[in-house]
Amino acid sequence: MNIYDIAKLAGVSIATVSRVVNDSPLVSEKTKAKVRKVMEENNYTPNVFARGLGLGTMKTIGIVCPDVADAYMAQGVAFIERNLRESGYDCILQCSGKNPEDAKAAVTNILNKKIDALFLIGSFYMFNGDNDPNTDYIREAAKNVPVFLINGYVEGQNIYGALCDDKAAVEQAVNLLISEGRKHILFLYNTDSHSSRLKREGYIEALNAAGLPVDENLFFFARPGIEDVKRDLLMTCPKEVDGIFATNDRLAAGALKYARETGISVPEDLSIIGYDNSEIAISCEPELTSVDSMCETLCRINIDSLLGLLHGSVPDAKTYTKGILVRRASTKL
Amino acid sequence: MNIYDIAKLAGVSIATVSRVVNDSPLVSEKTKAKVRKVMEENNYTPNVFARGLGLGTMKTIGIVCPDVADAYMAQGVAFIERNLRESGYDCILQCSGKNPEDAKAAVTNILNKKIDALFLIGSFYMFNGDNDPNTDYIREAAKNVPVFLINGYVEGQNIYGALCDDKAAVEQAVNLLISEGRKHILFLYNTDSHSSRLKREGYIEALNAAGLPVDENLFFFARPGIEDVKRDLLMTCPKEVDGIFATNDRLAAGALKYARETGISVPEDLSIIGYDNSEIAISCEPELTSVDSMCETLCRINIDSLLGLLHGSVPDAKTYTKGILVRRASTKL
DNA sequence: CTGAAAGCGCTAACAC
DNA sequence: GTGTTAGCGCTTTCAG
Repeated sequence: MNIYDIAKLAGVSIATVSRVVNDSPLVSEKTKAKVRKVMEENNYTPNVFARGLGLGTMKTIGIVCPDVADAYMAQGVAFIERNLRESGYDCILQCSGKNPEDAKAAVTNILNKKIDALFLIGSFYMFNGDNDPNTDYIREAAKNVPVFLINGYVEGQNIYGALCDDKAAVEQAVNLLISEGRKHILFLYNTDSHSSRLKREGYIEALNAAGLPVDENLFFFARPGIEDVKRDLLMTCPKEVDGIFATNDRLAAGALKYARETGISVPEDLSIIGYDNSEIAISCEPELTSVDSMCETLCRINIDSLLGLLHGSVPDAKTYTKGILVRRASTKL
Repeated sequence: MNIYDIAKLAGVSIATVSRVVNDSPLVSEKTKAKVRKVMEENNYTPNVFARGLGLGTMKTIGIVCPDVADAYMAQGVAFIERNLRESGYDCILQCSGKNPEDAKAAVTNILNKKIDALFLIGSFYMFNGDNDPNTDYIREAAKNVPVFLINGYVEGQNIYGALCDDKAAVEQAVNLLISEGRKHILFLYNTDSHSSRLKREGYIEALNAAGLPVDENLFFFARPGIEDVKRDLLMTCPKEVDGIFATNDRLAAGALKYARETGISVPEDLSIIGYDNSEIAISCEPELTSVDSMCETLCRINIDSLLGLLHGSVPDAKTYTKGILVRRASTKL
């Protein structure tokens, strides 16, 4: 059932049918009604490919993220999907994994789908930062469609970022530990992403500001996975540690397991702070103090202005959030 | 830059360019090389809309799920996306929410995108079961494209389901509680989905088999959210309860919080079992015994046979998994 | 207000 | 092996 069939059945030309489909004001209400009736009776829907070919767009947006199975990213994907769908956009999702080459390939691939905008979820895509030449692929992509980085930013035309000031957020978190009197604070991490580096900077800054020494031995790289983290800490966690800042809740949960296994009580003898404010943080016992970044970031995204962009106007290139420290029982309240 | 431009630059016809793009054996290696060179120099990629219009497909599959932000579903989405992408399919994702009308609308909408197959994630889409007339929308959809239900099944041509035998899995779980000597086992739930009903059946079956009474007061409906569950239980949990089966880990985590708040020790005085075997289960203290269903279900999906379907052959209509009971410290080991 | 007709860029018969 | 050409189904001038 195509536009010709409808035209024939309704006794009008295809041009008129097309106009009705697009609700053009140039058609009399009478013919509109007539044509609509025929369309409904045959439950006709226009062919999206033909439409796409003519208009150059199918009203889809592309979302690329390292892995939707990760709660943090899923949250971002869900947010974008929900909001853009409300405005009639469909979403093509692509999980790229965490290899830079794969990231570039994913972007190239999804651009071929002639999407109307590209969303990259997570700081991973900015690699080593705003001006890392490796992020040229983003600038390249932005020549075709507006690119929105969720929790990321790179310099360039037609590129927009909404992100959490990870450095400041971590400073805040580590300051809390320091204010509790912690002297040997472990920095627990498991990736070398840009975001991870910012967190490290925040950690160092806070120590410096408090006049505490920055001890190389207090940077602890652990394998991912709660159980793994526990084991890694059991093996080599310096005994003097009395505070832990973890770059995500999973790591923090592992630290908690470690503490329990060794009989260290939290928060009395050891304070622990996580990051992401995920369900893990609330499941733990004691519950984890954690930094909420994604949720905060998403709240600040002005969807209207993004849509404005898709329709002509321009949003702020860079939206910053501070990240909120949610205090719970894993630190002294 | 379109096929005409490339043809002109390469000094061949558009048919030849098309053949090269599709790697037809009917072109000499020489011209292939020549054309490829021009394509690369101009980094030409064929227009997917035009292609779709001609072929009637753009090699995309549709995934509909209630909410990707839910870890359980995200796991399913990630699995489908990854595997189908390996075979060159792109994924259109749509989160439908948990309203039946919205579910139908989502399916209708995504079908308009002329996807090559539809995946529905979660038992929600089967409403009250295989033969619920409300699931006609699935049979309707299946007239256009093969429909795959992940953790669901409805009767019908061109419909394929992979699912966990929730009833058997819960029986197994409740049997464990009974074998520990628990006499007053709470059934903790928060939805009335089909899957939830199956779990309830499994619970009842296990009690019956053990000659234990089925007590109406032991069916406990809680609000979602760990904190909410705790509060709800604090208000009205029957005092004699010595075992809890929860239909998901979030609820189980809430039960654990409740136990801690009231000084009930787990698993000594109260055993708790969750469902989904999520990260929550491992974050809890003590860690939750839980049923792994999705992961098991996904493992059983024979992607090759699904792809076979997309290319002609036919997979099993229904693939059953048992669900694995992963025992941890929230029950006596 | 409505219709005729020219694309949009590609695939696949069909010729050569 | 390669080229010609007729669609695929829709949008959009341009006439009327």
